[in-house]
Amino acid sequence: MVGRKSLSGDYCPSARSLDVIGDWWSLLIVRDAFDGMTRFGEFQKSLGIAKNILAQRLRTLVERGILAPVPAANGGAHQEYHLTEMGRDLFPVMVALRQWGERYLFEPGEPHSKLVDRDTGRPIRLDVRTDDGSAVTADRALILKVPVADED
Amino acid sequence: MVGRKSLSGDYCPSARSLDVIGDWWSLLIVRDAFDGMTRFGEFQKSLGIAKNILAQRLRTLVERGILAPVPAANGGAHQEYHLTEMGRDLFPVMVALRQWGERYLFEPGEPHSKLVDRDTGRPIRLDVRTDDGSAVTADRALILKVPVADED
DNA sequence: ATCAAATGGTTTCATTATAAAACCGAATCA
DNA sequence: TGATTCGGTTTTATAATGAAACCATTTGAT
Repeated sequence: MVGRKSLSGDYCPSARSLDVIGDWWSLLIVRDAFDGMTRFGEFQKSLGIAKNILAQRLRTLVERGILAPVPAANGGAHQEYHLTEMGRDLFPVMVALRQWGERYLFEPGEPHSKLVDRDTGRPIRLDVRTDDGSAVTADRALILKVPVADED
Repeated sequence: MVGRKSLSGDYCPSARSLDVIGDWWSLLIVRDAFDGMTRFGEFQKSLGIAKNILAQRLRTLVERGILAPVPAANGGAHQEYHLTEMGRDLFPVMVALRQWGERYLFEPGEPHSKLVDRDTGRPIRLDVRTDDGSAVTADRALILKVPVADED
């Protein structure tokens, strides 16, 4: 959408992800959706986004399978926007962004919203690990590029 | 930068994060930095970004403490851009984006780059958990809003 | 039933950001 | 010493965004 250069052909999954949700508004809309918002007006009020832009973003989020338009909730005639499974699976992305923001973008002692387990109340975090469970930092990671056939 | 409305006052850490790195190019530059790139020309070639835009983005990433300009590497007079600790701590965000992209943005069997532990070769993943180690899905999460003092 | 207001957009237009290209000084390279 | 690359900046064209006006359909109140 905003991207001039489409990264959809890139072999780096991060790049493809950013191609789909890397624009300014999409992840904010998704965040609000995780927060329970479903309606046009809710998003619009929450984000202060222009209505035409919101309409466009909702459209592309639906096109891309992250949101689904569901006919009604309470019998009303309006439409709602719900996260699909694909959309819900952005949860770790949101948590990662949250965790980074908590650490670097708040003054010590400055209040911020917190993410907890609904049942136990325990704080929710995320960690990068290998499949045997050991924690991994960035410097221990290595990206294996996909072997290039014969193009330059 | 791109954001008309600054989310820097928002009490949601995700929103503040997106305010800082939520624009189209910043995370792609960070991805390349994780990939070992340090020089203007490397980023420019890799991303196909216009040079003026790249210069601007590098400037704001430095301003915001995500990249640091380091004088030289091999004695040369040129400048390099290195991830700061703050920048390296975006690693989980990159992994989360990668993981989501792998699942939803590639055809079955389509090749993509892989992230592995440099030493053991084991694949790197990330999971959302509570502090007692139990995995958490989005539907089990609850956002505790910061108590509002008296403003509307 | 009726009128007013809210909802969920679309359209139009002004403003802003982006991209492309030209340009430029300093450093490398031959 | 001359040509080329590097790391940008400036200028200009184009594309995206934001604000406001507008509109059809619902919803709510009388």
